[in-house]
Amino acid sequence: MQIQEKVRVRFAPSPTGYLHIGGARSALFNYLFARRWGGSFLLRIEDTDRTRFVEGALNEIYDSLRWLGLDWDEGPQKGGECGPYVQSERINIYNKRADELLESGHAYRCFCTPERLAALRESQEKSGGLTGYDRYCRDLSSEEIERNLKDNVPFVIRFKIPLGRAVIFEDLIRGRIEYQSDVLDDLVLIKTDKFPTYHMANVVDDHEMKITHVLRGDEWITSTPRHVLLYEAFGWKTPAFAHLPVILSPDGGKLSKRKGAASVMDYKRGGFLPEALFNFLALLGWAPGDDREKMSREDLIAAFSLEHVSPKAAVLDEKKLEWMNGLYMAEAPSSILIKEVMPVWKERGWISAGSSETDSNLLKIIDMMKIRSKRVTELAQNTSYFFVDPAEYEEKAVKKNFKPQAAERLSYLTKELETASDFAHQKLEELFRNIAENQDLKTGDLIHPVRLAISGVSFGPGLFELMEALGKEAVLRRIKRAVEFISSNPAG
RNA sequence: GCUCCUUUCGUCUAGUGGUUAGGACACAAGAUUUUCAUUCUUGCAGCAGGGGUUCGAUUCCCCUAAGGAGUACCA
Repeated sequence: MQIQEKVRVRFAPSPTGYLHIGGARSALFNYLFARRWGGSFLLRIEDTDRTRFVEGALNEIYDSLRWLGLDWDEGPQKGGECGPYVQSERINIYNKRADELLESGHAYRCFCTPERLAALRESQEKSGGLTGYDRYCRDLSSEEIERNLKDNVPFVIRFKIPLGRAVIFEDLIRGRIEYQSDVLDDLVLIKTDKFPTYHMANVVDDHEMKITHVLRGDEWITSTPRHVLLYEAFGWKTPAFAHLPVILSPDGGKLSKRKGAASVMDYKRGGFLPEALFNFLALLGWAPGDDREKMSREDLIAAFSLEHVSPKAAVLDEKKLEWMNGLYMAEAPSSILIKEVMPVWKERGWISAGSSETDSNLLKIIDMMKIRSKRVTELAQNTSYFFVDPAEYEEKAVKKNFKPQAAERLSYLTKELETASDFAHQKLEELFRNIAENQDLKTGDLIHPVRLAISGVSFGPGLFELMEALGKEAVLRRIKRAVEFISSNPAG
């Protein structure tokens, strides 16, 4: 696809809660598309339902987008030529536009009470046919309208759907979609409280903000024919539409807090890196068309195209996310990772509150452990033995590595280490290899018991690096303790 | 109920009117590594079903099934 015009896209969340991962993916695709074509990515807040406003939601949305690196070119906190970008500050615009529709005969006032509407729906559901407004007020006489107005009967403004027509639009992902206008009901444009509905505000804003491509979740697909008709009634050009598939949880249902994680911040708290989530999300429902998977932001922007967006809902595979996060962890600068890890260390009392993020010993720990961690949280937790002596020894490893002769070897080793003046890992390795040779042992016969003695577990970073990081004093103390342990548990 | 959307390994996906249907995650086995992780090799596993069209359909069309969305003075 070649795009001539100046691309303008938007992400338009409602401040009704946290930023859901599905919303983040929509934002991401908008961002990628805008950057790919050198266009603009706008953020617009759709807060026209005053009853659903959630305190703090807005900030969480901003924080989530920024954390993922989805910076908007125009929008709240940023400004732009088409502002304000918060719909509750644009009420007059929508009312003015609704009046235009009233005048041109494309809309009408509806005085039906909520009670009548409820009863109507109930009977429709019972008869099992079409649901929706029965267009009762569509052809009220001007006398009736005047009388209601004079009596201050509350009203909404409804769109007069043109009947008996096919509404056709081209979805960039799904192709041609056709609806019969008769199945569309006369939707409300302006509510009794003069606030616009989503449909009204959305169409007016997308036009006023010169949006060229509407990329949104596919729950909007059935609203699109109504929007197309609205653009038509206004005499406006419709933007291009692309409806993005939803993201599902492994059980096939919606992603929710209960099933683990649903919001962007859940993933941040879960120990995922923003670059990894960015990369992973881009590949959920889209593929570059070749075999690449780990792609930088620049790669993704350069390769992004709507043609390769899948129309199919995608299950979020957390295992694969973890794998990808592991790749990003391994190459992340330790100076960045330490900022996430330090608070956990401090909280556990492993380091003092005054410890510095530039402490080279602490950075070395991160260096050693980041390549074997899939999440930041895992990295923070799996480092306990760098700070505190092991409280117990891994049972299986004890059976294997703490046999009686191991005690002798460890004791002997202790003597050698006590005289060691240099605890650099190269020297330690040299020492171990020499001892093994002299004693006619395999180096592993020394390495495995020592590892268990000083870390309590049978896996971890290279033993000599580990010893160097711990320092002579701690190593000797832990080995001596292990010797005592073996002696008092002779069965091993 | 009605309207619309969707369907390639368990999962994310590539792909074509004629391919041994490719890759990745996961899983399994092996190699490397002092352990773990990494890395490498190999294996396992898929075109929802039924009709057409065609010399030939996973690919095009229709039907069915399954899943999803919408059906508000919510977005």
